[in-house]
Amino acid sequence: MEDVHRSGCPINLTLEVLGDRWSLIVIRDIMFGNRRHFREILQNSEEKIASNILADRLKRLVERGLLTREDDPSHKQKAIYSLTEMSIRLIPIFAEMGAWGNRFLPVSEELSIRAQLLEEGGRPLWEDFMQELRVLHLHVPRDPDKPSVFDRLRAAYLEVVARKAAAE
Amino acid sequence: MEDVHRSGCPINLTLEVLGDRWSLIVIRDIMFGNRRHFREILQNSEEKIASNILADRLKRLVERGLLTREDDPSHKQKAIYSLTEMSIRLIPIFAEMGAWGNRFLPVSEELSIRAQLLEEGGRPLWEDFMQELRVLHLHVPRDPDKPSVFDRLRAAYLEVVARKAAAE
DNA sequence: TTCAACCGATTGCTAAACGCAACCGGTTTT
DNA sequence: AAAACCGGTTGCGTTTAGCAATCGGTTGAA
Repeated sequence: MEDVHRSGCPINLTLEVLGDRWSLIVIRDIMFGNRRHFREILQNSEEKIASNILADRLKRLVERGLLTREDDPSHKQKAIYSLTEMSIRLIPIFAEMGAWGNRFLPVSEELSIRAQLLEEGGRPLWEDFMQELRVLHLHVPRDPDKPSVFDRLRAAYLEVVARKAAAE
Repeated sequence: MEDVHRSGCPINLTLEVLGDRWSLIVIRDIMFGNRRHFREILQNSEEKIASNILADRLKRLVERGLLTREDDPSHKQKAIYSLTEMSIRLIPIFAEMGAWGNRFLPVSEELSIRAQLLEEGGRPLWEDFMQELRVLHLHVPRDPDKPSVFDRLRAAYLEVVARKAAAE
């Protein structure tokens, strides 16, 4: 834990927490991929994160309040990682970063569809998604009338993958 | 220049460009501090960036299309760094990162006022500011009827500084 | 009961990036 | 002629990234 900061600027402080090449990747996979276990994050990693890096980031993110770690009651060795309110509120940053990357960088079609939906849905969709993440990660009761944003994003992704597979 | 990417995910690609502790700091100072010369960025740096790091980041950001570098006609040794459309469109990301840092991290009052204004102004203010940055950096003609967002942010900052100084 | 698969990491190692301080040759100002 | 300023560069020690192999304990199936 570092107690000294380079400056009190919000941008700088945010970079001191998230300014590296892996922290947001880990949170993204927990958030959008609903991966909750170490091995689950490790093996499904699109970017092939190394296990020591993953272990280090999970530890740091827990220390800094962006994740929590609990024992899985169904398996003595399993740990469950969950988002916190702090990390759930990264959704607008993810949405804007996704939109920016989508516009300016060589994204692949199947991985850009989620960013596109998040951008088009705008803040109302982000709020729905954040509320849904609170249900999944913070033990908040679910509103049964709300359709699942998580499922919508996932369905859109699978649709693109299936279409591309069919086209080959 | 790296031609191989870890994945085609927009978040990942954005992190490959901006995922370090200095790139966004440099852009922030050019953008919000209107610093256009090497020494100007270096000496006014709130976070005390080292000259070799600054040189490296400026070079990388120019290579990747986030900045341009021109000779200053008034001084044979001076270089002018300018934002591009690509970096101007980082404004929403800065705004969301600032808002998030403001909410969750130990920001200082005088450095947080800009983030607060950007958050409260929302997308219409961001659009105004982006248009203003195009005038300053991309040689786009100025609309004389628009009040300057840049000046508004700066005035708000100076007001807080002055109030804090008077209170001591 | 045995055994393979799985669990969250850890270790040992090399390479790359960070960060500090001193310095460079040229230009402009005084 | 001297001092200040210009955009960097160099040397060097420290920290972080990244890869591959491995660990001891747990679990589920045969």
